[in-house]
Amino acid sequence: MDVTQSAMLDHEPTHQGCRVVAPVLARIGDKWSVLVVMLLSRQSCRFNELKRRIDGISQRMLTLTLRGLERDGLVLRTVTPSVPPRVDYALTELGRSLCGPVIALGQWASAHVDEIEAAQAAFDARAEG
Amino acid sequence: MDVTQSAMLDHEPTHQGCRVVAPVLARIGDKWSVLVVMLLSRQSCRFNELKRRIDGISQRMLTLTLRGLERDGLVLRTVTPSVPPRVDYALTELGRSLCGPVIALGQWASAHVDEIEAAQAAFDARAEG
DNA sequence: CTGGATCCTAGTAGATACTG
DNA sequence: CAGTATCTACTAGGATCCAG
Repeated sequence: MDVTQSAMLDHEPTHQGCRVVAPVLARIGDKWSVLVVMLLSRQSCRFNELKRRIDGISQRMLTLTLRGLERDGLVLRTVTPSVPPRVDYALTELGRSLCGPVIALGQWASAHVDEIEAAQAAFDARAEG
Repeated sequence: MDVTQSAMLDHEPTHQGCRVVAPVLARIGDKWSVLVVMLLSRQSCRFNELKRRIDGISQRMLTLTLRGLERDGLVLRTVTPSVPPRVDYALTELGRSLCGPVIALGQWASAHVDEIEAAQAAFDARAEG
């Protein structure tokens, strides 16, 4: 464990290092942001292209998600004033740098999804009885 | 990039690898779960001990957060039937394994919080004009 | 001490319809 | 095509009271 990591652990959770995680998780932890980021990590995309690829997202939520990511500097929005209008979304450098940690979390999720579902089933079974 | 990582990227986001991330992020991405997990990563804790340490959490939300984590097999709840009753919460092995990825994300957040805030300020400034 | 039960509020998601 | 506007329904979260 390097010094940065130990710095993350050596504190009360009310301290800065931990507090700063919450807003980040609030951003990428919502229902759609990760999907958008992972999609854009492969290639930039137009609005409706994203909408088609993200199954079940509403137009409104895609707009809000993209605005949030754009505001945080993770996504770049490029408008081409043509007819019909064309808007491309791409990850910024900052957005790409987020992919690493997110992928790590994805790997963890993939690796343990069975354990988690088993634990849920066991918990629910206990709750029944 | 190793093969596992490329496996995470080489798919449409509607596919399994990406879909499985969402529920995990929904769990740890809520307002309190990460704080609880990070706290318990250092030492097991009693209910009110957690409540005191996590500034601003309500009794209700701590209960719900712990139940959720317990259901997912991340936290172990141990009841000591004494008077007064004593309940200890500790991370399971699964819970501890989650700390690594979460810490990685925390490091990313710490490293880029300034960039993010600058991007937000810039975005909000543009929105004004 | 450890919560369960209840009530209340504000925010947020989703569907739908409309616009440049 | 790429959104905005609006309306409704749901849920998260806090406050409070109660119980083992």
